[in-house]
Amino acid sequence: MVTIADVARHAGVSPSTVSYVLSGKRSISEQTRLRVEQSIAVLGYHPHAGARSLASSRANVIALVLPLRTDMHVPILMQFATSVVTGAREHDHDVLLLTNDEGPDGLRRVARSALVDAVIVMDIELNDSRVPVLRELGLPAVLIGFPADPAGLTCVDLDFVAAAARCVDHLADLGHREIAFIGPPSAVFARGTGFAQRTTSGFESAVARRGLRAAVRPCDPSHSAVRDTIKRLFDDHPGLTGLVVHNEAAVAPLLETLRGLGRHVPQNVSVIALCPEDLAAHVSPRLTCVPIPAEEIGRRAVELVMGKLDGAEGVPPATLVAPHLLPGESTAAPPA
Amino acid sequence: MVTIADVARHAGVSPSTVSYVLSGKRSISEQTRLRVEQSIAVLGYHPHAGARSLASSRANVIALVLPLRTDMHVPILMQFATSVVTGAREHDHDVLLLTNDEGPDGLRRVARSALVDAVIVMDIELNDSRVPVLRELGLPAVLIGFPADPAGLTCVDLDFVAAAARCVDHLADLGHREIAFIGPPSAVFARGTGFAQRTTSGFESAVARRGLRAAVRPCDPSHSAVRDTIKRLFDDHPGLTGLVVHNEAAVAPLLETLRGLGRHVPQNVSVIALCPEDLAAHVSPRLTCVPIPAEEIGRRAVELVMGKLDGAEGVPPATLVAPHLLPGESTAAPPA
DNA sequence: CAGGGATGTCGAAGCGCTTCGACTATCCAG
DNA sequence: CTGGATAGTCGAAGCGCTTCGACATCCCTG
Repeated sequence: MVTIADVARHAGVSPSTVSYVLSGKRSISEQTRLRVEQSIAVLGYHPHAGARSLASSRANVIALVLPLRTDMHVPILMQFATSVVTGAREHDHDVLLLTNDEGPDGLRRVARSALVDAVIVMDIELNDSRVPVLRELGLPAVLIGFPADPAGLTCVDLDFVAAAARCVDHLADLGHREIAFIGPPSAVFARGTGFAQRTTSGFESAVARRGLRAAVRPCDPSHSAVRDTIKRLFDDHPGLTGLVVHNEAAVAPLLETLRGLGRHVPQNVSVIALCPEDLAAHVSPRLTCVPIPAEEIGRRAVELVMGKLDGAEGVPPATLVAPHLLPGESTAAPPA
Repeated sequence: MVTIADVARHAGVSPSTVSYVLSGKRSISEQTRLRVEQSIAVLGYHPHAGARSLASSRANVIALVLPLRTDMHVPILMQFATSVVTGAREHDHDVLLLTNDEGPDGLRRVARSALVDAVIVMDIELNDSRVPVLRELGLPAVLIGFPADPAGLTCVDLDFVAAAARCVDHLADLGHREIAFIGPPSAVFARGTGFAQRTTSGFESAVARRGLRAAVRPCDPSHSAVRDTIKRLFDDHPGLTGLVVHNEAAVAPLLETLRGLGRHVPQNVSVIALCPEDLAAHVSPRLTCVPIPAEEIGRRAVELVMGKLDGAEGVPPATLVAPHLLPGESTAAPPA
């Protein structure tokens, strides 16, 4: 193994000088710096991560806690992971992958053993058992999602309120006057995944603002449940011309049901979904949607975490990523 | 931070004794061991990962290199990642997530800096640029997939030859006499992803063994390409009653094409796919398939890597995971 | 031309752990 | 009763790095 002493010898300087060249924490003459850098290149030197971590109490590693066993849409998870790894590397950090299997203990372990400097936790629930642990550990953390009490924590997520409003506005702008919201199964509300409430309230206030008539329905993703929900919806609201769907699993059954009922999309009814982009793209007709900007959220999470590690004071406790509408072929003006 | 010295003081022993309790590398009296273990629990001690790595030159971390930017089926990747993390934790190791963005340099970096003790590399191509680096580094490695020259390396993968044969046998057992193989686009062959060749040869030798008439066609995944391929196939082979598909992207277009041609599955033609289980489950009719056993491959990869880390001599250079057939609704006896 | 602030470099102390050799006590065979 | 294993514990030496204080230079100011 090539050590800093080898580099120092090769360059004719002391080890501390090499260290300062590497860290830039003290001024080094141009001449010396070049010589050291050349020796580093020639010898192929890489600082020993453990030694560095021990001496500096900075491991340059962050943990990413993924919910690997949930019903969450997998490609989205992967996008998060990718953007976090990429972002971390840009800040000269690596990423340790943790699953939820270990639960809070896993967090304790990696924190206490100084394996990681900070942690990014995904799939936060309203009453998440990991949140108290994060508070207890005092480990710099960024949550993707919002717990019930985010006090003292740093959270980032899509602005679901604005996202739902964006859907409503899109339909309203096209001329729709009566629309409905097809939400997640009521079980999801109960479980306490915060975004369910947030989209609903975003939908409702936007609807009020635009003066639309509207209905809100939670919906199980099973084919029959979707069929029932839709049928009843049109029975109750014959004038309905637009649907906002926030329920990944229900998208396909929903479209099939509409087809079965002879309601053409978008000629008779417009459909806009709050769902992953790839899902919207893989159905027919291609859905107009407000995608989950996984890549941006991941990047922001890394930036926030790096801000905290640098001791920056200005790290905002809550970051809401603005939604963007991705036009598809499933929305149009309502039938005259 | 709680250090080993704190534990030693609390238990009334020397730090080295605590270390030996932890590692079990020297015999310790029952009495002392219990006292130390209790102190560890009381103080909530976790050894400093960096210090341990420095002193023992074992980081207890393995790297997992994922191809985060390919056309690979994402849920499969996630299954790999999950099983690798879970498996590694069972051996008291953590997993560092690396993407292919950094390429061979990333491997060099984590190896030279002793950030990881070993590496699991996914999505190996026949002529993979990372393979020479692995040889050069002498880092214990397990490849998922086989390069052109696997000499001196440890590889694990699904036994694609046997998998293709399994498909042929299934159709032959049902009574089919004339079948075809719809393979990956010819570009994939050219790119040099080893499994393409292996399934083809597995298909061909099984067909010969069973005395079937057969055709082999590579196929681009576009709708039109699939349509053309299928049409020509049935023109050339009017007696065709079974299809073996090894092309994830072509599955949906293929089924749609058959529907369009009025060939019912499985009444007129049987279809069996070599594809991820979830893909087979999400089309209609549900496909009979030989799934990629991602979970098992990941687990085996971890076991192999741990074997190498323990210096075991008996680590087999090539591990072929046996295929299993998952019955669906897309295969039946051929029409009389 | 003395005094003082930059500027650039070095030496040494330690970060928390593992591990080797040394030491004591105990036990059994000769 | 002695000599030699064996079991159980300790002390100390590092592992490779960062960082603090010290020390030269050099240049500028009064």
